[in-house]
Amino acid sequence: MNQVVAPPERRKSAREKLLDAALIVIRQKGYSATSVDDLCRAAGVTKGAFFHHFDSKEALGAAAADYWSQVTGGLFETAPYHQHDDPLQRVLAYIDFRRMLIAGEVCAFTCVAGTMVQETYDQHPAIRDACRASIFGHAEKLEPDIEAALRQHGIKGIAAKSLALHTQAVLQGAFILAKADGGPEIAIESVGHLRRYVELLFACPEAPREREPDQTSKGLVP
Amino acid sequence: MNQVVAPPERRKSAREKLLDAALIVIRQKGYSATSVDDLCRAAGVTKGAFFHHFDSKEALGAAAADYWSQVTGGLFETAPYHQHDDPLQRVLAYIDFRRMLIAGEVCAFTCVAGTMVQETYDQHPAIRDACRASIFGHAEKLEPDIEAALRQHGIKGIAAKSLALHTQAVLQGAFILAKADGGPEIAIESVGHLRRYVELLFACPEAPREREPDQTSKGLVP
DNA sequence: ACAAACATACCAACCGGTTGGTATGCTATC
DNA sequence: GATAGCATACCAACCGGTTGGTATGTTTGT
Repeated sequence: MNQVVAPPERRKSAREKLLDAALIVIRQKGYSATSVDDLCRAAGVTKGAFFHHFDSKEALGAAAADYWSQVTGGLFETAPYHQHDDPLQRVLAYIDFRRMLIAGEVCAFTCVAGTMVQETYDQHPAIRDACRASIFGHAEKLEPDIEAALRQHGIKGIAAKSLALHTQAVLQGAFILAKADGGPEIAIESVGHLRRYVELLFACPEAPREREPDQTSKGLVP
Repeated sequence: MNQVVAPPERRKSAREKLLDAALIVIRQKGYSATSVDDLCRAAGVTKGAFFHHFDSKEALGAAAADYWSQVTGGLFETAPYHQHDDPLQRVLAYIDFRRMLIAGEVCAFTCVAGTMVQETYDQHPAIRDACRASIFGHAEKLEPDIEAALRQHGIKGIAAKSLALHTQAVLQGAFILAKADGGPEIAIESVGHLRRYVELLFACPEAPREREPDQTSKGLVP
């Protein structure tokens, strides 16, 4: 037995170091402004290693979005908001959990997928698809709880999927306001409005039906 | 009087052509991926003209955000939603107006300021500030109507500014989902949720006070 | 005549990507 | 169980093209 502690705690591969670095650097600088050299420097690997593991910068972008899904997926699976017995309480606790995560430096709580898809939706379909999968996939995990809450309260005319995606829209928009404002306060308030919306939706008696938008009749803007 | 029709309809200056081009190209490709040559090509001017009017690419970015404020400001000033007598109806009609504007190709209805600030908030303070002014300035124009509606309905515990910014968060987030999804449908639905929130907020009897977030007590995630 | 508004030509630095090469380990064969 | 054969992981140097930016004209309006 000359191999002492062979594989049990081997050091990270260049691929994993690059993906970890990508989540940090891309959140700070965006996808386009992040060069391959930036990533290699942050990961402590060479460019040769980069192109050994990824066919192109675009491929790394898509892989980073998948990796982001994986990392955040683990975080939310083990999060405490699942513990509630009542489905509505689980939904509200999810929103509170998201609100609690918004703190400190902006680049620490924003979403890699939302950041990347904004820049790449028209130029890099592979990245856009991976970002879509990350955001929409996360939303889908909320659907069962929302669905159960809607049924339990007898609320008609609202789709669970639609409300789940709306929570993600509010979060993504809150991140943009936080970036513009240079701090998390506004974003936290916006998530507070989202919570109040869900509370009101389930508290108010009259079922809020779908309706046509007001056009203010005359003088349509071109 | 030898000047016949001197200035009334003179052709656009290179500066204006560049700003018009910037609004289009930056919405498609993002700020970082848009090169100075891209902008010059789209505007039909040379690089010499570019650097005659702008000290740097960053300066154009900031100017483009200001120009965006100006263009959209004109659109919303003359929009028909101001015609309602009731302040709450004006707010709801604004939301309907925004929802109506979300149609067709994604790059045609998204927000230049939201797109740019996402990429530049940490690298180009001048652009971030201009984008902040654009988004927050637009939100401020809603405050009087929201303020009047809140007072008229006797609603306490909600700041007009906070609700105004929340509408912008929903819109910005809706744009991101539209980019990820490749179409406007999800975004339109999300703005529908925003409308329902405002309706419920003003329709429900009990005043929705501020409250502390649920922590689900045990097992805080690091 | 004079300045502002543009065009042409050009540059050094940087970009994503490729090259030829090495170190290391797994595995099949004898 | 030694070793040939091969795949994986990684590296330093390099490549052609593009980048933001500049230096130097030329045109245009007054």
